[in-house]
Amino acid sequence: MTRKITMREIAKLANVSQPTVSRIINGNKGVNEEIAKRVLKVIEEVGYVPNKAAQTLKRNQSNIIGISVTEIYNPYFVELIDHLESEARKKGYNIILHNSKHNPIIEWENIQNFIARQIDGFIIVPTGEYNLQRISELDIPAVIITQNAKTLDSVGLNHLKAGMIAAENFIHSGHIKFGYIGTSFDDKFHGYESALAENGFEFDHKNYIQLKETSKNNFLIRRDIKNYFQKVESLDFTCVFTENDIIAIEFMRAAEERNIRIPEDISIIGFDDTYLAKIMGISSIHQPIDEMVNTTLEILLNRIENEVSPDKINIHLEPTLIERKTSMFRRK
Amino acid sequence: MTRKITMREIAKLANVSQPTVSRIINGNKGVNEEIAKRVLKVIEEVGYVPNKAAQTLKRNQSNIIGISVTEIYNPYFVELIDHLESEARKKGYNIILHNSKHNPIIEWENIQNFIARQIDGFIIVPTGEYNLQRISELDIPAVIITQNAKTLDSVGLNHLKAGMIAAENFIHSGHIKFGYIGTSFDDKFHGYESALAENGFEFDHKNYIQLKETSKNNFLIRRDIKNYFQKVESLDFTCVFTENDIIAIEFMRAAEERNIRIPEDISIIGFDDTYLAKIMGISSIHQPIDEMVNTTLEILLNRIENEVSPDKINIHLEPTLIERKTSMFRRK
DNA sequence: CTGTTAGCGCGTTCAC
DNA sequence: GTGAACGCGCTAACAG
Repeated sequence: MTRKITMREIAKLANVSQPTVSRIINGNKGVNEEIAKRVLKVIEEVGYVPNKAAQTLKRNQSNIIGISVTEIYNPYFVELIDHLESEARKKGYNIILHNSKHNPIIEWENIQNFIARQIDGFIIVPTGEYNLQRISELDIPAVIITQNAKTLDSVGLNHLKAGMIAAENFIHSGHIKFGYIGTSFDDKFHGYESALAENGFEFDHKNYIQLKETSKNNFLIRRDIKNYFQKVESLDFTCVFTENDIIAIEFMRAAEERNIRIPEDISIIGFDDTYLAKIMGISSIHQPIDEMVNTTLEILLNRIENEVSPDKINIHLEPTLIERKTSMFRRK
Repeated sequence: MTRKITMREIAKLANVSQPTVSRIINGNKGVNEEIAKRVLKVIEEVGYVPNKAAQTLKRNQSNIIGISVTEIYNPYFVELIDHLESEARKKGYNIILHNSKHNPIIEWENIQNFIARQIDGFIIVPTGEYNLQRISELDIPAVIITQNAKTLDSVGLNHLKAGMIAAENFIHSGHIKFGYIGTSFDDKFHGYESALAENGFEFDHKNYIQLKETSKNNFLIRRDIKNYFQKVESLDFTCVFTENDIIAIEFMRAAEERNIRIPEDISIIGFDDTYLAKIMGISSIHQPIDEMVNTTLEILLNRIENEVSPDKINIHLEPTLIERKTSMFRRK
């Protein structure tokens, strides 16, 4: 492995000093055009590429953004990552991606590694509350994405509203018995429940299909749903809102095996509006990914590049319902 | 933003010299235990993390591996990335992920950036032949994954065999008219075609549904399939092998709209055995991802860490068929 | 407009 | 066993 070429060697080849090469590369004005051309030619010829580790050390700035997500098997996060990488790249930043696997300990390791790598800031889909306090004490720009938190900058969705939209859609379609599938009693569920209440319906908790794990593993989801089916014998709801699209699909599959027709017997609304929902024709609550990504990066880069007010920024984006086949059925 | 703490400051706080701190952190023997404890305590207290940019500069080694993939909307690549990140992490390496979006120009930019970031080596799902020559002249360890190339180390699949397996399965199920859906006439197709020929069947090229784009965009796939349906009026095959699982799903969806029953009217075998295939009950050719990732990393790390023979290593892994509902139908 | 000098944070001699 | 001195490749301050 031959050693990598340095700026000093470029300088020697072009008969100039090394700082002159630096000035040319960084587009600093006040360099003789002839010399600049000569140097750029040499750079081109030998395929020289500046060492960003050295730049990082010197500039005290890496142009790297860390991203930690809780999983990547949910296509929603894939889309998020893809947009983040594209947008960050446009603004001159690279991404270091880490997966916390829903584990706060790994999450903290990820953050330590971000710091070691001199990232300029990071974006995180948190595993929970566990590390938020430590993060806010870190003195490094950080933005939470997909969720909200008061002690940190965050760009999330109005999850309460999302639940309400689902509930209202079901009500308008004439449903009177409602189901829910998820892992926790979060805002999405509370919005669902409260919108039902406001319209004079009570959510019956026996119609909450409680999952043990989140979408990490389809088989666990399916198993939990099947267990529920066996336990209750017959379902006491005609519509169901699910915590994400993967769960919606698994419910569809399980229902199919029981000869339950979708949407005639049971209507479904999923969450995230991933391409899974598009492929399968599942109605789903859409999160505005573009807006979420752009807003998040804007906040982060502002924190990085400017002195900004210390007040935390918390953005709640608006969900919308994308109607597809699984909820296109009107009960009389 | 308070400045980051350095080794020198740790040294001062612990009343030792900076090199001593360095020795302790790097586990170099020959340091007084008392002092080591004292220093580690200080490190712990102030939350000091060594600056990897400086380490990279000094050691001429970053412990970063670059990964460039052509897309991430195919879950197969997501799985690949996830495994690569996990395994690399276990061995002390971080990942910088780039998406070439099937564009050789972006691919080359990605590689330039890898070099600038001082990656120790990189792994690439190439966009095609375009950059392979330049990569092999690069003097940086690189391994191609999912495909094979003679001029570079590579870990791919025996795609010929994959096509043959699909063909043989269809033949054994009594099919005599065969379809294929894909973007190109690659080894997978050639294996399919040749296995048919060996068994006395000829692949009729009008049964090749040619797609313009690859799985980047489901809508384009669906559009191409629908166009084909309109063009031919009725399908002249009873089984079809698809270039990947996404295409298989889109075919299923399009078939459904035409009231074509799967697998009674048409059997399907997909490719990649992603969770999409699992969810949808689609038979699919499985690629051994674990083995692929482990082998790739092993080769790459060997190139990075040892002096190894300059002979290129080309591994062809064996595909296997995972049978699910879409091919579980025997024609008489 | 260009070159000389210094130093970012770390690891590695080499004396002591 | 420990510290002083140096340099990795680069940018920035200052001279000329």
